[in-house]
Formats: sequence, structure tokens, C-alpha cells
Amino acid sequence: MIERAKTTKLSEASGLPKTYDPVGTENRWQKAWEEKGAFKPDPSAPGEPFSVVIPPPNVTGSLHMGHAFNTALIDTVVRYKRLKGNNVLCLPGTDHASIAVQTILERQLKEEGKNRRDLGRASFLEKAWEWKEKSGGRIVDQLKRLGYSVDWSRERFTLDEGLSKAVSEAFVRLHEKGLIYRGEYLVNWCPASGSAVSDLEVEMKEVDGHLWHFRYPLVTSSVSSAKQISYLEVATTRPETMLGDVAVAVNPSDERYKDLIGEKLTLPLVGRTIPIIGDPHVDKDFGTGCVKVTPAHDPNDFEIGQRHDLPQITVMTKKGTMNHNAGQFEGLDRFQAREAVVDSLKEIGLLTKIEAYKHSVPFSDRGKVPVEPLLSTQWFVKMDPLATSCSEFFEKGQPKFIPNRWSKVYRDWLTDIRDWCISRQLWWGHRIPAWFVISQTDNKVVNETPYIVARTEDEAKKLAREKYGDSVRIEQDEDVLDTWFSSGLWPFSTLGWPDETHPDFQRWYPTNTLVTGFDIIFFWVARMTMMAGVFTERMPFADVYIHGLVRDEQNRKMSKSAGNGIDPLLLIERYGTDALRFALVREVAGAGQDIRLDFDRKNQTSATVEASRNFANKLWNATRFALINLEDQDFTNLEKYDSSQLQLSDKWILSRLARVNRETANRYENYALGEAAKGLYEFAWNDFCDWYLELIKRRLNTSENISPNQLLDQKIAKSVLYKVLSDLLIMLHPLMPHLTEELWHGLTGLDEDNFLALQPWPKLNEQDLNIDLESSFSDLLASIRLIRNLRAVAGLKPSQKVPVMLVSGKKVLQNTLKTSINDIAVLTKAEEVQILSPEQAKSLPSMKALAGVSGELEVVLPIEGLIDIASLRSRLEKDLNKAQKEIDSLSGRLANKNFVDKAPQEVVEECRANLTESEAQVRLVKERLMGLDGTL
RNA sequence: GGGCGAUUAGCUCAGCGGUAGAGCGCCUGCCUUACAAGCAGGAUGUCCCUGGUUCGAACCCUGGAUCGCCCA
Repeated sequence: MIERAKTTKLSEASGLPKTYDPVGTENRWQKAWEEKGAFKPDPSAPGEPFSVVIPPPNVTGSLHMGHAFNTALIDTVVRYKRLKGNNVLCLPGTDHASIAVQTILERQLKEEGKNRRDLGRASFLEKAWEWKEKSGGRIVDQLKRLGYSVDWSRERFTLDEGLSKAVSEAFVRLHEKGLIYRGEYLVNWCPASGSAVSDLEVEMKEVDGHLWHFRYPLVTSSVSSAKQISYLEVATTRPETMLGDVAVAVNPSDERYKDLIGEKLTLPLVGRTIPIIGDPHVDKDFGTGCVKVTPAHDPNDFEIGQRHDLPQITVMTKKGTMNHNAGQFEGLDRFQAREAVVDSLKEIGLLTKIEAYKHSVPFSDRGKVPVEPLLSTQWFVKMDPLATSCSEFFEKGQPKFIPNRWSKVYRDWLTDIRDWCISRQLWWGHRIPAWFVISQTDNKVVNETPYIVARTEDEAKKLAREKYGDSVRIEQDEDVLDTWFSSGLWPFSTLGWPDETHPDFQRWYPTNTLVTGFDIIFFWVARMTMMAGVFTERMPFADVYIHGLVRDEQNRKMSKSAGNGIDPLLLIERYGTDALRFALVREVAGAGQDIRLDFDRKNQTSATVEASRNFANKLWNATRFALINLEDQDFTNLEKYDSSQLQLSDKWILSRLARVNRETANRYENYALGEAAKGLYEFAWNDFCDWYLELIKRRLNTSENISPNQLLDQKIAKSVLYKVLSDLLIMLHPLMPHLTEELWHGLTGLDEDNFLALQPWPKLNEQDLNIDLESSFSDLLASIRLIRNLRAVAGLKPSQKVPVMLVSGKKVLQNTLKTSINDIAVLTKAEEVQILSPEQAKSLPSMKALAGVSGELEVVLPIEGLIDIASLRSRLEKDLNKAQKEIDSLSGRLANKNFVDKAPQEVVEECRANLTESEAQVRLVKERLMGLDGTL
């Protein structure tokens, strides 16, 4: 820990450890932020409002890399906005995950040999809450370890009282608007969880199956006798459903069968007589061209059934076993029944063919078993009107998707959408606010039982009495709502809705940005826009920033079942939260794309995260350097110095700083977070540490007998150092919040409650921007590199000082070099540096020297005895070669009349300038080669 | 079947019309008093293939290949 607060003495900083130890620091700041309510905004505080609700992790979960990634991105945006002075609310919470929680609890019960019915609804829910407190608390603690700058005092849970109220309100209002209905339809039944699930919770998987062909005999052969047909052959992937067949369909234009339409068949094994019907949806070319129709067990058949007014015969139970309609097969599991049906058909000679066949089978996302399309009475939300409203907003560009290509995914889904089955045959969740008037139907709930939708039981009773008299008996629907129903309300239910006068709602709704993975655009994003459209008449967020998935080192999707997840907490303990966050954000430059996180499973290390940890350490040490050098002087007020008093390197780093400030703000603003991270990394490491800090060491080290001018220069260097470092820490703060908070406190000595997280974004000094100066400076840096390169080529010991001559006819460069002559000397270990014009150089006595050329600059190290002629020659030849190639290419382009005529003037000019430079270089290199031993 | 994305250095990825970039890894030399989690120097590419547009293509357009995802 850096000494800070009131007792800070910067001079003590030299006692800092050489390496940054993140874990303690991070915990300390997380605690401090939370205790002081740093991220708890006041709705009445000034500042443009900015709000984000986090995608609520579900309470069954533990922190995985997806959370870490999502958090890193959201928190970066949110912290940036806070620095920018917005009144920021970032609201956290969790969702109740009906199916997941219930599955876990029922599994536990099963181990005790019980089921939920044994327990009863009330005690089951009691258990569920107990379990939620434990598990939900864990994920919240884990989120805190990420340094999430959310307001924990506003943490919400989808089953909270307030949010539950929002759910009933939403249900009632949708029902009033005629957007909710109840009815018997084919739904996706998940036998594992014993509940209906929505279309979205079904995943199609390709499986290797079979196509069984079998024959249904014709009852009559009057018409068909001419063709001598006595049966129709059908092909199916699901033989067991034939027990529920009610027809066979053929295409009415199919020459083979069209005359048979209206005839009857005998359904084997069952003996039922079923009609042959004509339906244009039948594909003549698929299989035999005859389709068995099972309306109660197949969505397509269901539609055919509706069109032809066919009965629906359900042959399975909700557990996935055969029911009494299956006759001899009753009681068998659906997959056993399949085999049994096939065997039976084979026995009676009706099975004609078994083909291997790859086909798509719907699986339940949660239960991981094939879902069964099953007729059942459920609650649905009518999607068309909701989707239409969203489409209207979409036409106006709301919400805006980043990257834009996801907007098409969203729109396409809205335009072809089926009604949403929202009831779940579960207990854990929001119980459907509908009461059956059972006294009307013999005290039982049947499809015909009337119902009352109300906000509370009392309200329902009152309504029931009004309508059915005082002796009415009502009973609430057993089922709960799809978890996504409540998640769909999240952006406004968390802000106080349905109380639209709630200060939070007033201040922060609609929210500004939603950051989430592309995998839940339909599940969540679209549901939120639909709910918001109908209840708030606005889109719930302005921007939707879509990110990809974190994949493992082999580019596989991380999943619990594959066991290939990389534990974020492990990486956090090893490298620190900031390192993990920075690594994740840095990888994400191509927004919306998956990122791959490298991970060595044997050693449990990640080179990517390690690189970010090293960066953190670099910043730690840069600050340590600053603290060692910034003593008790006045160094915080850079403005008091006149620009003419600043050195070239000061102006250069300030120009770079201003540029980075502008670029970084733009990047944060436009969700180019990866670029922001990379830009800051480069600036901090290359410009600031490698060059600027090295350059000012000379100025800071002057100690004895310091002249007033030197003292002034030293103060300026310190002021610039302080300015650049403190600005840099602020700009990096959204990406590495803990480290920067720690370092900033150490640097400024401000007390603990004065958080960096709440500082203003550094002011951009436009007047510092100087592109010409930056360009001159990079020439200077190139010169220094060239000298160092020559020294390396010559194999000089680092400690060995040699004289350096720099020769150039270019006036600007000469000046730059002259003003920086001391810097060059220090950075190249030069004994003495001379800047010469070509004329001056010519007048010197010729000698064998170490020499190199870069553009129009010639570097000469007159150290005859030390030269390795061979390696120098090879170096020069390489330069010559490169420059010659350059000349060929450039002169080729310039010789092309089309290029000179059509290309923009400045491009042609640049080309000419480059050619001149390359020619000069070739000339100089040749001279040098000649000088080496008189040959080329 | 419809749609989307990816293909650039050994690896992971930027760049998206004007002379190919970063990090990691690799090679050489350095414990230079902020940092060896470091410093200095260095090597490395038919920018998937194919036509085309253009003075000029990694970048735009045809067509194709391979890998991956979404929807039906």
C-alpha cells in the first residue's frame, strides 16, 4: 500500500516494493468505494443523467468468464461517463432463473427420496429462498471482486417485492389490452423439467437418426384398383407418433396420389380409419410423398390439422411416456415405444425400409433432453402488436446497435415472430396473477373454467363476487411465469416502475446503454424493447452494445458441461482484477466478435492476462519513479510556465498527451474500448515510459550547484511528469480502476475519500497539439535508434562511450538535433555529439568509421579500431538494398502518367519527396561503402 | 434452404483505398540507482484463392474455398 491520506510523504515512496501486488489493493478499494457510497448517485444531483442496468446474472450461477467480460465492458463505459461528469447510475441485480433453481432443488429432494409435491408449495418455496440467499449471495460477492462500480444499495432481484409488483402489473395490463390469452396449443414440452418452455429455449440439434418407411393399408380399393394400389407408404423419423395419426396427407398436384384424396386408410396397430387428405404444403419429393399427420405431436401436422379440421390425439403423458391412447404401448417411455412400434410393424410386415437419416431434433436448453411437442393449455403473449411497435421505433433508429450488423438480426426476428408461451409448470417464480372461478366448473380447473386476472387475490375476489355472487370460489393458477417475462421489465421495474413518479425512474429512464452478448438478443434485448414499448412508450435504452463470447484457448465455447471454463477468480488471484479486465477489453477491438482467451491449463497461466499484469506493474513503477523524484516542491501547476521555457521533449509529450486524451475520449464514447485500451497502453509504455521518463532523468538528476536555469528546467520537468502521469491514470481508470485509484492517491496525496473514480476527465489542451513538432521529434527518436543500432552492430559494450557525429543537410532536422544534443548524448552513451552539415563533414579528414544512414541523416561513429567491417558492410548493404527497392517502386509510380495525373496532389508530392530522400540515402550509403575499403 | 461472421508474422489479433502493424513467442546483448513482471537492438508475411473496378487493392465489387455462428 502506498502511504497516502493526510500523512503522505512522497519522499517515502522510494520504499515502495518493486512489484505491484494487486490482491490487497483491490480488496481495499472495493471496500472503500462501497463503504463511502462512491457509486451511489443522487437523482437530484447535477450532471447529465447516464444509466445502465446490468444483465442480471442468475442466482444459480457462479462467476464465469462471460460475466467478467461483460462487466469489464460495462464498467469501462460507466466509469468513463462518471469521469465525464455525468450523473451515473449503474444498477446491479440478479434474476431468479425458474427452471435452473427448480431443477437443482428437485434433484436435492430426489436424493432424499422426495419430490416437490410431498413438500407442498409453501415449504418448497421456503427451501428455494434459503437456497437463493446462499447462492445468490455468492455471485454478488464475486461480482464485487471485479470492481464493478454499481450502486449496491439499489441492487434488485427479479422476485423482490417491487419487481414482483411490476410483473403482476405488467401481466394485468397486457391482459387488459388483449395481449395475453390462454388456450390449448402445441407447446414445447420439456419432460425433464416437467414444464412448457418457449420456442427460444429450444435448440435444434443435428442427430443421426433413421427414416422408417411403413405402409398404411387402404380401406377401400375401388378407386385405386385401376392402379392396383392397396396401401400408402409413409416415412417418419418418429414412428411412435403414428399411434396418434389422424390422416395421411399428399400434395394435391401429385399425380401418383391425387386421385386417392378422400379415400380411407387403416392405421396399423391402432385400427383407426383415417382419411387421405390433400395439402399443398406436402413436399412431393421428400420421402414417399405421403406424410402421416399427427396434430398432437408435430407443429407442422398441427397446422395441417387446423386447416383440415382434424382431431388431435395425444398419445403421450407429460412425463414423456405413452398414455392410454397408445393402446398396447401405454406406459412405455417414448423412446422404448419407438422401438416397440417399429418391431410390431415389422412383425406384421408393414415395415418396408429403414434409412439412415440425419435430422434436426429440438432439445430443451435447460433439460438437455429432446422436447416433446405436446398439446397443452398455456398462457401466451401476442407478439405481433408488440413487435410492430418495436419495428416502428426501429425505423427511427431506436435502439442503436453497436456494431450495427446486429440490428438486422434483431429486426428480422421481430418481423417473423410467434406468440410467446409464458406459463411454466413450476413453483419458483412469479405465480400467474389469474384466478380460476372454479365454482363455475364443478370446483375443478378445466379449459372452460372462467378466470379473473387481477393484481392481488383480494382484487380477484372482489371482481369474482361482483360477477359471480358471494358464494363464488376462486383458485389461483398454479403456474409461474417465464423468467424472461420479469427480465423483460428489468430496465424500468428496477427503477421503480409502475410508479412512474419514482425519482429514479424520472431521472434515469430510459437508460442509455445496454451491454450484453449477442446470444441473448432475442431472449432479453427484444423482450425488453417489446415490454418497454408497450408500458413506457419508449425504447428502454438508446444504445445496445453487443459483444461476443469468451472462448477457450482452443476456440471452443466455454460451457459447464464441457468443463472447459476458465475460472476468472483464479486469474484474478494470480494476476489481479485489473489485469484480467484490461486483457479482456484489449482483446475486443473488433466489437461484437468472440474473443479467445489463451490459457495454459497445466500451469493455470494466461500469457494474455500476464501481459496486462506486466503493464500494471509498469505503471506501478512509473509512478514509483515519479514519487521518488517529486519531492516537496511545487510541481502541480504547469500552467504558470511559458511554452518557450519548455523543452522539446516536454512539448512533445504534452502534444501526445493531448492527442491521446482526444482519441481515448472518442474511443470510450464510441464503444471502441479495445482501441482505447491499446492506445493508452502504447502511450503509457512507449511514449511516456520508454522515452519521456528516460529523457527527463538527466534533468532530474542535476543536484549539486544547480543553476537557477537548471532549477527552473527541473521544476518544469517535474510539472510535466506530474501532469502526464496524473492525466494518464485518470484516462486508464475505467480500464484498471483499482491500480489507478491506488497510484493516483499516492501521487496526489489526497485523502482516501477523494476518489479518482469521481474526478473529472482531464481537460484537453488543444494548444498543446502540435503535429509538426511530433514529427520532428520522431525524427530525433529515429536518429537515436540508428545510433543504438550501430553500436549494437559494432558490438560495443553498453558502458563504452564513443563520440557521435550526425550529418544532415536538412535544416529542420539539424535544428531538432541541436536542441536535443544533450538528450542524444545520454540516450546513446555518446562521449560527445557533433551536429554537422554535409560540407563540414566533407572537410574532416577521411577515416574508417562506423556509419549508417537513415533518410537524409548520416550517423558516424569515428571509432576506427573497433569496427567489425564485415557486419557493418552487411548492414549497409541491407540499407542500400532496401532504399534501392524503394526507389524502384517510387520512380515506377511517378513514371506512370496516370498516377501523376489522377492521384491526389499531396500523394504525388509525398511520393516525390520520398524518392528524393531515398536517392539521397542511396548516395550516402554508397559513399560509406566506398569509404569502408574502397569498393562497393 | 436463408442470413451473418472469420481467413493478415510461429500464436492471438488490429488495420479496411496511398510504401504491411501490435502483443506474446523467437534471436543477440544488458542486473544502466522506476520496473529482469525490465532495458536496448534484431529477424519474421504469395495480407485464403480467383477474376474485376482503380493511377493505385489486405482494404471496394464478381465468383469460389475453408472454418464458425444464427434462423428455418
